[in-house]
Amino acid sequence: MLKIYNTLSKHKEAFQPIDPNKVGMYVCGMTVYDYCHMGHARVLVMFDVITRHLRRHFPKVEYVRNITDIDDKIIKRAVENKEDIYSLTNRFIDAMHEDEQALGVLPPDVEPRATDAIDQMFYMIETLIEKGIAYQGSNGDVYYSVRDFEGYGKLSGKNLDELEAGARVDVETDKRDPLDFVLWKMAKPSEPSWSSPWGDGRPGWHIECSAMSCHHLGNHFDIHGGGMDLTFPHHENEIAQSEGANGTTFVNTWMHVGFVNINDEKMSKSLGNFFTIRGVLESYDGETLRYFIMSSHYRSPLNFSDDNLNLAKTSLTRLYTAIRGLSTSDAAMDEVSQRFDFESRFNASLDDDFNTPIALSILFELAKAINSQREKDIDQANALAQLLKKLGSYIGILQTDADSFLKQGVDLADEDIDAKIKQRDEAKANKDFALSDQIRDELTELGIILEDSANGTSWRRG
RNA sequence: GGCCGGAUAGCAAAUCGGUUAUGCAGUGGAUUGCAAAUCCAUCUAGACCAGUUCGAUUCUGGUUCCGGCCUCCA
Repeated sequence: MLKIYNTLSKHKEAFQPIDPNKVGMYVCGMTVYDYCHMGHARVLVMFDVITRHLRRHFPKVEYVRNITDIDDKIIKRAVENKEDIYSLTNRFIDAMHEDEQALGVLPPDVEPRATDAIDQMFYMIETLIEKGIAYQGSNGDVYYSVRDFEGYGKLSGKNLDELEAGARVDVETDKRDPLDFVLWKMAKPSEPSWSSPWGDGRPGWHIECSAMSCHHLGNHFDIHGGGMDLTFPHHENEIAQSEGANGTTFVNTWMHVGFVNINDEKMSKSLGNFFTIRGVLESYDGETLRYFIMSSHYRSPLNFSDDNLNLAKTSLTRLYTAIRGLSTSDAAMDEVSQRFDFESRFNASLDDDFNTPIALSILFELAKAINSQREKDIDQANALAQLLKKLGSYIGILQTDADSFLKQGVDLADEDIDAKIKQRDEAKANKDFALSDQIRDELTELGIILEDSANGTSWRRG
């Protein structure tokens, strides 16, 4: 039974989709004015793991992840770059897709853009005004009236009066209540705008996600996710908008992914302590990044450091080493999977609120079993290796050829390395161990590690 | 100030009211010409103080420290 922690109830709950045959999931995606950083990577990877697991449970999963391609930061950045907004956003959307691919993240089923959903936003804003929960200020901006939505604060555990006490005074706006938020914002002369019943302008951030999620998944759907920092105010406001307009429950399960930290502080644009995905990819491969992200539970903080990235790389090396050289024939795999409980325990760990650290620990137990069987029963070792690969596929790792993973990033050409190994073999045959050790040391210097076995010598990167 | 989280061995990271987490590193052994890889064994835990309990790292209360949200943020 799949259990998911729900931010709304603050408990793990048995997950039951509204329609037993179909799960609808919406995740807040990127605002595309810059390259994605490691925090984005965590959301991309974890919801990819979640989607892969949901797909094994339910016949159909509709995964929607939006793109915010219009907002203040985008406008500002376009002006700074003297670049057209669409050229800017398209550039960063392409970059995001490249990053996503490097991390082994499968594309969502639908990736709606805010600028394609303006009509749906009009409709929702209009409904809210009709219902008296939204109003137009004298400056033309349309606001949501938080006092007119009874459940405001139920997701984030905040209370309007307490928020009010600490609220900043926003002098420029025309809000009835300082906590009211903007649904439609009047455009300044040179800014991009859409004509609307309330004047030329652009949508507020929160309304986009309400409009896009309800449009694609209906007014009431199963899972809504995002980074933890979106809980308040973004997701709180989405609930207010969607439930206010539609008069029905918006989302059953709210999921929030924890932060990526640097020295125990949140990585963020505002703090300026962020690392872009593509920057990190210069030093570590995408699978290592993905492993690193999965090595802690999705709701815990994840500390970003070279030490931890190197640990991830070493861990993956161990798993690939176990698979290496074994055939991928799946003949006996099912039988082996029945006989051992690796697969059922692996699935159970993911069923328990997507506990990837436990799932990974089971892969290590499996690797140990493979290594132990290698000399004793090669057929069983093959079958177990196949099982390891299969379990890896469930979370998007171990799908590349073991040899290529273990040899990647070495400067010397394969032929040159093979020639050196041959030289060393000859020296060994002549019992010239001084020479053979010297050759091995030379290769070690170049980041190449030799491994002798009964079947000859193989190598991997250090 | 209000509202949330967290504190696990050298490092990373889970589970769990009583039994080996797991990985890296360390130590001893097997294997190897020597290594590497692998296997076997093994050392390091549960911030602090009370309480509940036959028994708590796990439950409850308090203390200390750290982090997050309350403004844009994944």
